[in-house]
Amino acid sequence: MASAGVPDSPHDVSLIYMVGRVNQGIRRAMGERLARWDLSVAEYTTLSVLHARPNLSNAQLARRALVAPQSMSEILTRLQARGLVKRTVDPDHGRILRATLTNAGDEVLGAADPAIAALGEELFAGIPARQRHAAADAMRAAMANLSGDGAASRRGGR
Amino acid sequence: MASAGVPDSPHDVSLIYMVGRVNQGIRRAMGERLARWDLSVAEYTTLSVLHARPNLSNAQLARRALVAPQSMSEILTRLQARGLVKRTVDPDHGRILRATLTNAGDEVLGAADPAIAALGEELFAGIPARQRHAAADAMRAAMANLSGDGAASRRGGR
DNA sequence: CCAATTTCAGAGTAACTGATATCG
DNA sequence: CCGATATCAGTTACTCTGAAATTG
Repeated sequence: MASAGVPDSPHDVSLIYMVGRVNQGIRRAMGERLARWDLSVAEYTTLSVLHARPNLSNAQLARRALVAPQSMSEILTRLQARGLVKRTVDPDHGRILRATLTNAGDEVLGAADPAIAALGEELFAGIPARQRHAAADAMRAAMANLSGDGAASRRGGR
Repeated sequence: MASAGVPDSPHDVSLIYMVGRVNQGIRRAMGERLARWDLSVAEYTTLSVLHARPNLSNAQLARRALVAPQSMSEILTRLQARGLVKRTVDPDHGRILRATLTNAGDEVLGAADPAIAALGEELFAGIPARQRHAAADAMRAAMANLSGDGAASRRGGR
């Protein structure tokens, strides 16, 4: 039994652990699929966010992703250097740089999206859309709680 | 307006993204609370797993956590050096080392557990049980699917 | 002067790939 | 010899802290 290939059966593990483990696995799986376009998970996520909400500043993106502004700055710098993102000075505030996808960025995102969507299908196969929605709501609420009291407040969030 | 405390309102972000973001926040919050015992998130999780399922090998723990065996080996080595984990040779297989918590490991885990449980309460406060359940189901499904075809198989199955 | 934004510089953590040795 | 386990060694990726410059 020691040498068997079957790992172990998860049973009563709490939600807070599972998020961590699943994230580890997702990171792996996404990384493999995104390698084809030389995108890291953080880069792909940033492109995706900018597609849905253009003209966000570096600081806004950082708060949204729950990371330090320095980390997001590096991601944006690289995306900009590759020509996937364009940054323009805010007309009302010369210090703020608003980021948007370039045409190239849109193309890359459009090419990678199906691969990631397929991964989502594989991962959550067998789970009805209604439950997925409920799960996403729970995650959203957890993020709101985290943004409020814990981490972001120290970095300038409130 | 860019300086307001409220970041942005997330709307249609998919479940696969939310896991990553929530994990980022959880990692932060857990790290802060575990610092008191000089435990990393991975270390605490490993202790917790060993409490529930003693006598697992390094390879089994790695598969369970969806990480490479090398990564888990480093975690175990450090936990063992600190006297929180004890490893004994498997009677049936001289190469396999079975890990268990020491008394000290049990104590540290028992001390840290309430802090993490409290975090879980904060995170999911105000979230209906139905949504929590849906989230737990989704995570369980994802974990099972990730263990099967994605990451682990390449590390031990090919 | 202060608050927010951006970014440079350096450091640290945590994960990985590759290679080696042991065991059944 | 092969498959599984464990681990040493080197590397890469990612995020952080600290400090500085700019803007309103």
